[in-house]
Amino acid sequence: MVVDDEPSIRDLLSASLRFSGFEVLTAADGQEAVEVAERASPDLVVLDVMLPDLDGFEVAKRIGTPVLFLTARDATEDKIAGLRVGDDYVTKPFSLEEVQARIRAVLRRTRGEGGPVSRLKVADLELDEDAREVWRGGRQVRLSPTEFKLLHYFMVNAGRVLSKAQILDHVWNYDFGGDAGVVESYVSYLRRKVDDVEPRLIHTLRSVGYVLREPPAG
Amino acid sequence: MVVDDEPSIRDLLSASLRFSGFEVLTAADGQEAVEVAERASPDLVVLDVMLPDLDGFEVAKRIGTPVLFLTARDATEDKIAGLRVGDDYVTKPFSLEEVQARIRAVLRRTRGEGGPVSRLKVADLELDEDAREVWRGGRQVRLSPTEFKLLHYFMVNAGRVLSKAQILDHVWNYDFGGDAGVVESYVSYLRRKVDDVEPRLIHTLRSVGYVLREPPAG
DNA sequence: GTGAGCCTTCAGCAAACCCTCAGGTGATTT
DNA sequence: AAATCACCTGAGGGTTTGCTGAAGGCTCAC
Repeated sequence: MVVDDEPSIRDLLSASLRFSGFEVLTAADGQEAVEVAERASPDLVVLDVMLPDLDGFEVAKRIGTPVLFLTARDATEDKIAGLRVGDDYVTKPFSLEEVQARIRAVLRRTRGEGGPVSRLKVADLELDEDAREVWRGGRQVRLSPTEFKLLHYFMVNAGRVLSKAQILDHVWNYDFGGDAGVVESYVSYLRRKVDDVEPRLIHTLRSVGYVLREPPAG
Repeated sequence: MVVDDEPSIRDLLSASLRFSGFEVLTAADGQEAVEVAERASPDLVVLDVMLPDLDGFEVAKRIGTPVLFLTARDATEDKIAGLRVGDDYVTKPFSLEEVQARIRAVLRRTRGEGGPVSRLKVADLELDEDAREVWRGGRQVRLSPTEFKLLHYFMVNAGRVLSKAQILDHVWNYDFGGDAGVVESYVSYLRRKVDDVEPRLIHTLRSVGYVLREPPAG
């Protein structure tokens, strides 16, 4: 369930999550959130801390499900420190990659360990979501936060062609105003750090986008 | 549904789409688009971003269907960053091939995966629309964007004779000013890259056009 | 405050690509 | 047989696109 009073944020999140295969309910304020949660008992609630009626933490107390809080970047740290075990938070403005990563992490912790694995693998390239660690051919590689998110997005969509606009939409914050040149820079960084050996995994499709995939035998 | 204030664009698109078997409604501005969409609930809307009354993104928000945006090549890199998941865009001036390819891609993503396959096959020549990969007899071939569009047009119309004018109209941008000589050049490129082995698939019909087809066994 | 790492922009360079053109080839007409 | 026509293809130039090093500004830890 997605709870936010801004329709644009609500739509952005629910569309993105539905596209990834989640069933999504929405609510626009705390009152509605509590009602919907009682009727439908969702697995997880994405919850804006700032709501017009009730405080987000108040809503969390009344519904018994795990929560991913959305909070302004400058919000007071002490409140966040009061998170219940199992909950988590991301700051606005966020990137879709980040929200989805946190959601999966919360669900993994909540439902026993039998959940989806947190380790992605393409050829001899491996990425551990929980540990935030990356290996290429046995060698560990250090990545910056953005590099990590980008590589994660590539690996989740391995074999699929991704346009620069698509990458921008998912990996960068939704309010990012710049142009797609950043994506080129970061692909360049990633190539240097994790794709400097054969077989090359990140391929450029001129005027179309990029793909991460193992080159076919042909 | 096709929404554009320029009648020439509207007619070009709707005629092309009807010919391909789609049912097409049109609207000339945002107001009309919203009304028609509510009454008829189309599967997809091809929507110009620049409309006389409402902004294209505003229209998209009010109608619940997937959207393929039409946008000018220069402006808007940042605005496009606000695309909803599942939507897509093409820049003006476009080619009909490109618009149709994007439409099919959006529809494929939107209605479950059970949609039409994205893999075309003629003899031992194969083309994957999603992965943008082309194979001839097990051997992968790299094509430039225009080469790819041309081959795709040939394969969709396999067995049908295509005149150079027809090819120009579908594969090249609608504002292309040059003559049909380009088509000859690109057919030549294609032959070298994907038709350099028996059986030959691309055949010239002197003063008529070209066909892609497997020669009859006799 | 200072420094390190990080994010973003920019510009110069390199490669790929698109289109034109002209000479050549083979078929068709005169 | 000669002339004509349609087409093929190699070469070349102008343009677009992408890569990468460098620089500036920002944040955060110390």
